[in-house]
Amino acid sequence: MLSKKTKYGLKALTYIARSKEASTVSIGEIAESENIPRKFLEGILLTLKKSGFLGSKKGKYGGYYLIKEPADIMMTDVMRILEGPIAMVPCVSLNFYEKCDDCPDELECSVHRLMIQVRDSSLKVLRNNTLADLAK
Amino acid sequence: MLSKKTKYGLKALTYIARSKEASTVSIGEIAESENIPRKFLEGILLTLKKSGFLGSKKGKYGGYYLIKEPADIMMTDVMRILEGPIAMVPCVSLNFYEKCDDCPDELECSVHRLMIQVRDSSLKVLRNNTLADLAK
DNA sequence: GTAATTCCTATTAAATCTATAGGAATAATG
DNA sequence: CATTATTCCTATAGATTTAATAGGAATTAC
Repeated sequence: MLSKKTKYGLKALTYIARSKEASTVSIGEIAESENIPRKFLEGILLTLKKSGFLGSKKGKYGGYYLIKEPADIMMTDVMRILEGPIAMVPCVSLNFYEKCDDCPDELECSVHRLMIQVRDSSLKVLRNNTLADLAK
Repeated sequence: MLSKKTKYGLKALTYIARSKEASTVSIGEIAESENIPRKFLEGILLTLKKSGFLGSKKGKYGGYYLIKEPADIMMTDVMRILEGPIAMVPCVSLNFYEKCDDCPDELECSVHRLMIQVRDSSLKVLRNNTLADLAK
Protein backbone atom coordinates (compact mmCIF):
# COMPACT_ATOMS: atom_id res chain seq x y z
CA MET A 1 0.00 0.00 0.00
CA LEU A 2 1.10 3.51 -0.79
CA SER A 3 1.43 5.49 2.42
CA LYS A 4 -0.54 8.68 2.90
CA LYS A 5 2.76 10.44 3.18
CA THR A 6 3.72 9.48 -0.35
CA LYS A 7 0.29 10.10 -1.73
CA TYR A 8 0.13 13.55 -0.17
CA GLY A 9 3.66 14.30 -1.24
CA LEU A 10 2.97 13.43 -4.86
CA LYS A 11 -0.20 15.49 -4.85
CA ALA A 12 1.62 18.43 -3.35
CA LEU A 13 4.42 18.23 -5.90
CA THR A 14 1.86 18.05 -8.67
CA TYR A 15 0.07 21.06 -7.26
CA ILE A 16 3.27 23.09 -7.10
CA ALA A 17 4.24 22.02 -10.62
CA ARG A 18 0.90 23.20 -11.88
CA SER A 19 1.26 26.60 -10.20
CA LYS A 20 3.69 27.88 -12.76
CA GLU A 21 3.07 31.60 -12.39
CA ALA A 22 3.41 31.63 -8.62
CA SER A 23 6.89 32.18 -7.27
CA THR A 24 6.03 30.24 -4.13
CA VAL A 25 3.13 28.12 -2.94
CA SER A 26 2.24 27.98 0.73
CA ILE A 27 1.54 24.87 2.77
CA GLY A 28 -1.85 26.23 3.70
CA GLU A 29 -2.91 26.67 0.09
CA ILE A 30 -1.87 23.15 -0.87
CA ALA A 31 -3.39 21.60 2.23
CA GLU A 32 -6.73 23.24 1.66
CA SER A 33 -6.88 22.64 -2.05
CA GLU A 34 -5.80 18.99 -1.88
CA ASN A 35 -7.54 18.05 1.37
CA ILE A 36 -4.37 17.20 3.20
CA PRO A 37 -3.96 17.66 6.97
CA ARG A 38 -1.90 20.81 7.25
CA LYS A 39 0.57 19.74 9.90
CA PHE A 40 1.16 16.42 8.22
CA LEU A 41 1.87 18.13 4.94
CA GLU A 42 4.28 20.46 6.68
CA GLY A 43 6.57 17.57 7.53
CA ILE A 44 6.31 16.05 4.10
CA LEU A 45 7.31 19.25 2.34
CA LEU A 46 10.19 19.64 4.72
CA THR A 47 11.41 16.19 3.75
CA LEU A 48 11.10 17.03 0.08
CA LYS A 49 13.06 20.19 0.68
CA LYS A 50 15.86 18.41 2.51
CA SER A 51 16.01 15.90 -0.31
CA GLY A 52 16.58 18.58 -2.88
CA PHE A 53 13.26 18.58 -4.69
CA LEU A 54 11.92 21.81 -3.27
CA GLY A 55 13.24 25.19 -2.28
CA SER A 56 11.53 27.39 0.25
CA LYS A 57 11.13 30.96 1.29
CA LYS A 58 10.35 31.74 4.90
CA GLY A 59 8.21 34.49 6.33
CA LYS A 60 5.21 36.33 5.01
CA TYR A 61 4.31 35.43 1.43
CA GLY A 62 6.78 32.59 1.73
CA GLY A 63 6.27 29.03 0.58
CA TYR A 64 7.75 26.32 -1.57
CA TYR A 65 8.90 26.11 -5.17
CA LEU A 66 10.41 23.46 -7.41
CA ILE A 67 14.16 23.46 -7.72
CA LYS A 68 14.30 21.40 -10.90
CA GLU A 69 12.15 21.24 -13.99
CA PRO A 70 9.20 18.89 -13.53
CA ALA A 71 10.44 16.89 -16.50
CA ASP A 72 13.68 16.24 -14.65
CA ILE A 73 12.05 14.83 -11.53
CA MET A 74 11.69 11.09 -11.91
CA MET A 75 9.12 9.23 -9.89
CA THR A 76 11.72 6.68 -8.84
CA ASP A 77 13.56 9.38 -6.92
CA VAL A 78 10.49 10.82 -5.26
CA MET A 79 9.18 7.41 -4.30
CA ARG A 80 12.47 6.37 -2.76
CA ILE A 81 12.48 9.43 -0.54
CA LEU A 82 8.84 9.32 0.52
CA GLU A 83 7.97 5.65 0.38
CA GLY A 84 11.34 3.96 0.67
CA PRO A 85 12.47 1.06 -1.49
CA ILE A 86 10.74 0.38 -4.82
CA ALA A 87 11.32 -3.32 -4.26
CA MET A 88 8.87 -5.32 -2.20
CA VAL A 89 11.61 -7.23 -0.39
CA PRO A 90 14.93 -5.81 0.76
CA CYS A 91 16.85 -8.68 -0.84
CA VAL A 92 15.99 -7.39 -4.33
CA SER A 93 16.35 -3.72 -3.57
CA LEU A 94 18.90 -1.80 -5.59
CA ASN A 95 19.16 1.11 -3.17
CA PHE A 96 18.23 -0.48 0.14
CA TYR A 97 19.60 -4.00 -0.14
CA GLU A 98 19.47 -6.32 2.87
CA LYS A 99 19.91 -10.04 3.11
CA CYS A 100 16.96 -12.09 4.36
CA ASP A 101 17.36 -13.81 7.70
CA ASP A 102 15.59 -16.96 6.63
CA CYS A 103 16.96 -17.43 3.14
CA PRO A 104 20.25 -19.33 2.80
CA ASP A 105 20.58 -18.85 -0.94
CA GLU A 106 18.98 -16.02 -2.87
CA LEU A 107 19.48 -17.63 -6.23
CA GLU A 108 17.47 -20.62 -5.07
CA CYS A 109 14.66 -18.51 -3.62
CA SER A 110 11.46 -18.47 -5.60
CA VAL A 111 10.22 -15.31 -3.94
CA HIS A 112 13.47 -13.56 -4.76
CA ARG A 113 13.18 -14.32 -8.45
CA LEU A 114 9.56 -13.27 -8.63
CA MET A 115 10.16 -10.04 -6.78
CA ILE A 116 13.00 -9.09 -9.09
CA GLN A 117 10.54 -9.18 -11.94
CA VAL A 118 8.02 -7.07 -10.03
CA ARG A 119 10.72 -4.60 -9.08
CA ASP A 120 11.91 -4.25 -12.64
CA SER A 121 8.45 -3.68 -14.01
CA SER A 122 7.75 -1.04 -11.39
CA LEU A 123 11.07 0.65 -12.01
CA LYS A 124 10.26 0.86 -15.68
CA VAL A 125 7.03 2.70 -15.00
CA LEU A 126 8.43 4.98 -12.33
CA ARG A 127 11.49 5.90 -14.37
CA ASN A 128 9.26 6.62 -17.29
CA ASN A 129 7.09 9.06 -15.37
CA THR A 130 8.32 12.47 -14.30
CA LEU A 131 6.55 15.16 -12.37
CA ALA A 132 5.78 16.77 -15.72
CA ASP A 133 3.71 13.71 -16.60
CA LEU A 134 1.84 13.87 -13.32
CA ALA A 135 1.11 17.56 -13.78
CA LYS A 136 -0.40 17.10 -17.25
CA MET B 1 6.73 -4.12 1.44
CA LEU B 2 5.80 -7.74 1.08
CA SER B 3 4.51 -9.07 4.38
CA LYS B 4 6.18 -12.05 6.02
CA LYS B 5 2.88 -13.80 5.69
CA THR B 6 2.99 -13.59 1.92
CA LYS B 7 6.67 -14.39 1.72
CA TYR B 8 6.27 -17.46 3.91
CA GLY B 9 3.16 -18.48 2.04
CA LEU B 10 4.90 -18.34 -1.31
CA LYS B 11 7.87 -20.28 0.00
CA ALA B 12 5.60 -22.91 1.46
CA LEU B 13 3.65 -23.29 -1.77
CA THR B 14 6.90 -23.60 -3.67
CA TYR B 15 8.11 -26.23 -1.25
CA ILE B 16 4.94 -28.26 -1.62
CA ALA B 17 5.04 -27.94 -5.39
CA ARG B 18 8.60 -29.26 -5.39
CA SER B 19 7.64 -32.28 -3.27
CA LYS B 20 6.00 -34.10 -6.10
CA GLU B 21 6.37 -37.64 -4.86
CA ALA B 22 4.97 -36.93 -1.40
CA SER B 23 1.23 -37.31 -1.06
CA THR B 24 1.20 -34.74 1.76
CA VAL B 25 3.72 -32.37 3.30
CA SER B 26 3.52 -31.46 6.97
CA ILE B 27 3.70 -28.00 8.47
CA GLY B 28 6.66 -29.05 10.59
CA GLU B 29 8.69 -30.18 7.60
CA ILE B 30 8.08 -26.95 5.71
CA ALA B 31 8.70 -24.78 8.75
CA GLU B 32 12.00 -26.40 9.49
CA SER B 33 13.23 -26.54 5.94
CA GLU B 34 12.26 -22.97 5.08
CA ASN B 35 13.03 -21.35 8.44
CA ILE B 36 9.49 -20.24 9.07
CA PRO B 37 8.00 -19.97 12.58
CA ARG B 38 5.88 -23.03 12.87
CA LYS B 39 2.78 -21.53 14.44
CA PHE B 40 2.79 -18.63 12.05
CA LEU B 41 2.98 -20.97 9.09
CA GLU B 42 0.11 -22.98 10.51
CA GLY B 43 -2.23 -20.04 10.08
CA ILE B 44 -0.96 -19.23 6.63
CA LEU B 45 -1.51 -22.74 5.32
CA LEU B 46 -4.96 -22.73 6.81
CA THR B 47 -5.74 -19.59 4.88
CA LEU B 48 -4.43 -21.12 1.69
CA LYS B 49 -6.57 -24.15 2.31
CA LYS B 50 -9.71 -22.12 2.89
CA SER B 51 -8.98 -20.20 -0.29
CA GLY B 52 -8.87 -23.37 -2.34
CA PHE B 53 -5.18 -23.64 -3.11
CA LEU B 54 -4.41 -26.49 -0.75
CA GLY B 55 -6.09 -29.63 0.47
CA SER B 56 -5.22 -31.25 3.75
CA LYS B 57 -5.25 -34.53 5.52
CA LYS B 58 -5.56 -34.58 9.28
CA GLY B 59 -4.01 -36.95 11.77
CA LYS B 60 -0.81 -38.94 11.72
CA TYR B 61 1.09 -38.73 8.44
CA GLY B 62 -1.24 -35.94 7.48
CA GLY B 63 -0.31 -32.66 5.87
CA TYR B 64 -1.04 -30.45 2.91
CA TYR B 65 -1.09 -30.98 -0.82
CA LEU B 66 -1.82 -28.88 -3.88
CA ILE B 67 -5.31 -29.05 -5.25
CA LYS B 68 -4.48 -27.64 -8.66
CA GLU B 69 -1.56 -28.06 -10.99
CA PRO B 70 1.23 -25.59 -10.18
CA ALA B 71 0.96 -24.23 -13.71
CA ASP B 72 -2.66 -23.32 -13.03
CA ILE B 73 -1.94 -21.29 -9.91
CA MET B 74 -1.36 -17.68 -10.89
CA MET B 75 0.57 -15.40 -8.62
CA THR B 76 -2.13 -12.76 -8.88
CA ASP B 77 -4.52 -15.07 -7.09
CA VAL B 78 -2.10 -16.08 -4.37
CA MET B 79 -1.02 -12.51 -3.76
CA ARG B 80 -4.59 -11.26 -3.45
CA ILE B 81 -5.32 -13.84 -0.77
CA LEU B 82 -2.14 -13.42 1.24
CA GLU B 83 -1.15 -9.82 0.64
CA GLY B 84 -4.41 -8.20 -0.39
CA PRO B 85 -4.78 -5.81 -3.33
CA ILE B 86 -2.17 -5.77 -6.07
CA ALA B 87 -2.77 -2.04 -6.46
CA MET B 88 -0.95 0.39 -4.22
CA VAL B 89 -4.04 2.54 -3.73
CA PRO B 90 -7.59 1.28 -3.31
CA CYS B 91 -8.89 3.73 -5.93
CA VAL B 92 -7.09 1.78 -8.68
CA SER B 93 -7.77 -1.67 -7.35
CA LEU B 94 -9.70 -4.04 -9.59
CA ASN B 95 -10.72 -6.41 -6.81
CA PHE B 96 -10.73 -4.17 -3.75
CA TYR B 97 -11.87 -0.81 -5.13
CA GLU B 98 -12.53 2.06 -2.74
CA LYS B 99 -12.93 5.74 -3.38
CA CYS B 100 -10.39 8.07 -1.78
CA ASP B 101 -11.69 10.42 0.89
CA ASP B 102 -9.60 13.33 -0.22
CA CYS B 103 -9.89 13.07 -3.97
CA PRO B 104 -12.89 14.75 -5.59
CA ASP B 105 -12.14 13.53 -9.12
CA GLU B 106 -10.13 10.42 -9.88
CA LEU B 107 -9.61 11.31 -13.51
CA GLU B 108 -7.92 14.53 -12.44
CA CYS B 109 -5.72 12.85 -9.86
CA SER B 110 -2.08 12.52 -10.80
CA VAL B 111 -1.45 9.78 -8.25
CA HIS B 112 -4.36 7.79 -9.60
CA ARG B 113 -3.02 7.83 -13.13
CA LEU B 114 0.47 6.87 -12.05
CA MET B 115 -0.74 4.06 -9.84
CA ILE B 116 -2.83 2.59 -12.64
CA GLN B 117 0.36 2.18 -14.62
CA VAL B 118 2.16 0.58 -11.69
CA ARG B 119 -0.75 -1.75 -11.07
CA ASP B 120 -0.90 -2.83 -14.69
CA SER B 121 2.79 -3.56 -14.85
CA SER B 122 2.64 -5.61 -11.66
CA LEU B 123 -0.42 -7.47 -12.86
CA LYS B 124 1.40 -8.38 -16.04
CA VAL B 125 4.25 -9.96 -14.10
CA LEU B 126 2.05 -11.69 -11.55
CA ARG B 127 -0.31 -13.08 -14.16
CA ASN B 128 2.64 -14.30 -16.12
CA ASN B 129 4.09 -16.27 -13.21
CA THR B 130 2.50 -19.42 -11.90
CA LEU B 131 3.56 -21.63 -9.05
CA ALA B 132 5.20 -23.84 -11.66
CA ASP B 133 7.55 -20.98 -12.49
CA LEU B 134 8.39 -20.42 -8.84
CA ALA B 135 9.09 -24.10 -8.34
CA LYS B 136 11.56 -24.31 -11.23
C1' DG C 1 5.92 45.72 15.39
C1' DT C 2 2.64 42.66 13.42
C1' DA C 3 1.17 39.05 10.69
C1' DA C 4 2.22 35.19 8.01
C1' DT C 5 4.95 31.89 7.00
C1' DT C 6 8.61 27.92 7.26
C1' DC C 7 11.27 25.08 10.50
C1' DC C 8 11.96 21.68 14.13
C1' DT C 9 11.17 18.18 17.77
C1' DA C 10 8.32 15.56 20.46
C1' DT C 11 4.33 13.02 21.32
C1' DT C 12 0.00 10.62 20.91
C1' DA C 13 -3.32 7.58 18.80
C1' DA C 14 -4.52 4.10 15.77
C1' DA C 15 -3.69 0.41 12.88
C1' DT C 16 -1.26 -3.49 11.32
C1' DC C 17 1.95 -7.19 11.44
C1' DT C 18 4.36 -10.96 13.61
C1' DA C 19 4.42 -14.44 16.57
C1' DT C 20 2.85 -17.43 20.26
C1' DA C 21 -0.37 -20.09 23.36
C1' DG C 22 -3.40 -23.68 24.32
C1' DG C 23 -6.11 -26.95 23.30
C1' DA C 24 -9.90 -29.49 20.24
C1' DA C 25 -10.56 -32.62 16.48
C1' DT C 26 -8.94 -36.16 13.58
C1' DA C 27 -6.47 -40.16 11.82
C1' DA C 28 -2.97 -44.04 11.67
C1' DT C 29 -0.99 -47.73 13.91
C1' DG C 30 0.00 -51.66 16.80
C1' DC D 1 -8.23 -48.90 22.72
C1' DA D 2 -4.18 -46.06 23.79
C1' DT D 3 -0.64 -43.44 21.74
C1' DT D 4 1.23 -40.37 18.70
C1' DA D 5 1.24 -37.07 15.15
C1' DT D 6 -1.01 -34.16 12.79
C1' DT D 7 -4.47 -30.28 11.24
C1' DC D 8 -7.81 -26.93 12.97
C1' DC D 9 -9.40 -22.91 15.55
C1' DT D 10 -9.54 -18.74 18.46
C1' DA D 11 -7.55 -15.54 21.21
C1' DT D 12 -4.02 -12.56 22.51
C1' DA D 13 0.38 -10.33 23.32
C1' DG D 14 4.13 -7.64 21.64
C1' DA D 15 6.34 -4.97 18.29
C1' DT D 16 6.43 -1.90 14.62
C1' DT D 17 4.73 1.48 11.56
C1' DT D 18 1.71 5.07 10.13
C1' DA D 19 -1.02 9.13 10.63
C1' DA D 20 -1.87 13.05 12.81
C1' DT D 21 -1.28 16.75 16.26
C1' DA D 22 1.00 20.08 19.50
C1' DG D 23 3.69 23.91 20.51
C1' DG D 24 6.69 27.03 19.68
C1' DA D 25 11.25 29.06 17.38
C1' DA D 26 12.99 31.48 13.42
C1' DT D 27 12.34 34.30 9.56
C1' DT D 28 10.52 37.78 6.37
C1' DA D 29 7.37 41.41 4.20
C1' DC D 30 5.27 45.40 5.00
